[in-house]
Amino acid sequence: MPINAVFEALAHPVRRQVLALLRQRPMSAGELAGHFPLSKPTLSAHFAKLRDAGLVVVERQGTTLVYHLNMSILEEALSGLLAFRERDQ
Amino acid sequence: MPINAVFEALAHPVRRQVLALLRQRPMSAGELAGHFPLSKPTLSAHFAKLRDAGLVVVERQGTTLVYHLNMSILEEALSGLLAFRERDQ
DNA sequence: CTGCTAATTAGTCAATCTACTAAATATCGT
DNA sequence: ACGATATTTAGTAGATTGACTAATTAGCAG
Repeated sequence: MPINAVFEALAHPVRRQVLALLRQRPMSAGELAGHFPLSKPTLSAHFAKLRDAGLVVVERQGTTLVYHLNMSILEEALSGLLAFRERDQ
Repeated sequence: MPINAVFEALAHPVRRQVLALLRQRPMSAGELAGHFPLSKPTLSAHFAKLRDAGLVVVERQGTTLVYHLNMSILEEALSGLLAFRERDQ
């Protein structure tokens, strides 16, 4: 899970808002999409970036996909930034 | 200083590496540029994004411009992310 | 298996990003 | 004022992003 993907995922306000919503509780793609004035395919692409970064994990429940926040990846990126390890930056 | 500019500035590995270098000590644009296989104008554009985000401040010393890390802005963004304030993110 | 709902994938387009080279600006020393 | 050095600004090209609509896939109910 390259750390670069995490920072790129965090670079868009919609994706940060998705993370904020998921912090309250897991939500389906449709429920999340209802919080934004954007089409579902557009949101789906945002979800994909968050998934690729490992910031969220997805679980299928019948026909709906439920997204969960993965705090550990976020904390990893934050600690990397705080410590400014030379490793990857 | 919109928080969004901070996250966008952090989204590029070269800019994160610049911050890591400045964490050691302030450096001139030229010295920073020497650490990357990129043209000076390209680095100058990266510096501009870091400046716009408030992550670095610049001080002129004769003919050279010396960049300093501005940790407080970085910590502000991090704490916002850790706390996940609904405010902006 | 047909139809219905949930969500993603495909395809497109305008805008932004990142790199480059060439030109301009700023400061210092003579 | 001139020339040298440090850095940015201007202009350009190719790649990526973020939005949309239309089409596809996945699962469930009858």
